[in-house]
Amino acid sequence: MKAPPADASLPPPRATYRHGDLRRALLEAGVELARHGGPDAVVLREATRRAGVVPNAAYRHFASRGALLEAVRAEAVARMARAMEAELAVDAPAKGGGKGDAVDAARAAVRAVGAGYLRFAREETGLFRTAFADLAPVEGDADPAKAGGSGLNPFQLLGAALDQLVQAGVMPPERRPGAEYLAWSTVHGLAMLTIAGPLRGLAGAEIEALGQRLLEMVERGL
Amino acid sequence: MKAPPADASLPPPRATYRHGDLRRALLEAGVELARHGGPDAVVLREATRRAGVVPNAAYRHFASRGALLEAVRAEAVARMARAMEAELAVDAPAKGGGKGDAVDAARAAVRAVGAGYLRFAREETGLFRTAFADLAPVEGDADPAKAGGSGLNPFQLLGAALDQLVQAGVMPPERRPGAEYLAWSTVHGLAMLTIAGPLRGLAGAEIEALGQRLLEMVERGL
DNA sequence: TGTACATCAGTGAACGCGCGTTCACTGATGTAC
DNA sequence: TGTACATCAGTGAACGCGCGTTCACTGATGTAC
Repeated sequence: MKAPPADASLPPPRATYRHGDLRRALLEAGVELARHGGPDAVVLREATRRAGVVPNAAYRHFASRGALLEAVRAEAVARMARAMEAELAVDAPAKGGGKGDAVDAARAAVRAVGAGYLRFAREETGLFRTAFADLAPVEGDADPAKAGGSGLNPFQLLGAALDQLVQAGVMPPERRPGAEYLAWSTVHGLAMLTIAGPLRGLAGAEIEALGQRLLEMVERGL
Repeated sequence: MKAPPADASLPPPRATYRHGDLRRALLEAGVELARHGGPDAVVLREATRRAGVVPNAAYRHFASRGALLEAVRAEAVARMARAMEAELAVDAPAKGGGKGDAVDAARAAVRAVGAGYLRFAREETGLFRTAFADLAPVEGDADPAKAGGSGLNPFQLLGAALDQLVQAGVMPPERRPGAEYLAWSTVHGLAMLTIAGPLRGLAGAEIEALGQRLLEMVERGL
């Protein structure tokens, strides 16, 4: 006769004793928490609540709250990579062609990578912040920067775009080493300032425009 | 006969009933907490403990924990401004002179501002993070970006340096609007990535070099 | 095909913790006369 | 110069909260015979 409190936002009570896919459910709940509140919002008890399970059940699947957060972080990085790949697919489709094509394509790729990054930061602020949560290392954190669909993480996607720039002859090879750090810094900074800094109030269009100018500056500066 | 627990790290018991300068003591304790643990480490009870006072005594001076954090944040911004001013004083001393001097001085000022920012982020990571803590607005937060000794906040210091660049004829005036956003983004990004991102492991010298390249890129790109 | 049993996912209850905050108080200070 | 009194900074005790985590358990599953 005992029923859980009538909270419509909670999942319907399970019919089965076993959950079936609790690990995944906890991870998804954690991601949802991170989306709306950043890394600090990834609260183990809340994740179990959303999964319709008793708090300590989480320990069958994660060694600690930190392990859950780390899993969420990896997922956030993967989603960021996917957002960048999506931007690449639209703005810089891989098409064979002549020399000019290669140059244009390389430029487009660099821009797309940056634009995807900025878009993800703007649209998925909580996950973006979570991706950069500096957490105490957890046992067995094998892949510190999980990959997207292509198998490349965000940093590697940027590196690949810069490689294209060199191969297309746009960027002198001697300037290539370390270039991803400069490019990343630039875009990351704009992302942070629009999220938490003095640019918070700006409209999407203004940020878009600022992003374009920034990417131009990077191209010229590199 | 009752004595506080013998914890050497705590202040000696007061001889007077009144503290004398509790507000300042709490603020300083808060700053110290922020220095070592960032904004989340600014815990009201811990601040009162360090001030040698009972927890609720804090409410004579701050309306809430949030108000204390806001005060700490303002202090962090002020210290950042001071760090930048110090860098300016060393690297870009104001000296009257000819045209060439003005150009050199303007360039040096921009670099000094950026370098000071990076140095503060590296040496005072906790305060740097606190300065950018996005907190819910607190009652009566008049000055969102407190100034350093010169009366200018970090953003204004950067703006002033860019103005010099225009006045010296290095930067075309039509490029000036919005330039601080681009410059700031760039430097802020490097700072963040060296603190919490993939560049965390780099040695001070490498970061220094990267910072130099970055500032060159900005100069060229602007 | 049927039964005994090992496995282990999820339960129920409880823990200690530190936090922010509220209440009624007490003691020292400084001002008005 | 001396005394009454208002002010208010700091005390003492307590609150409810939600958290992460541990323990001994129970119920369903699937495998071995």
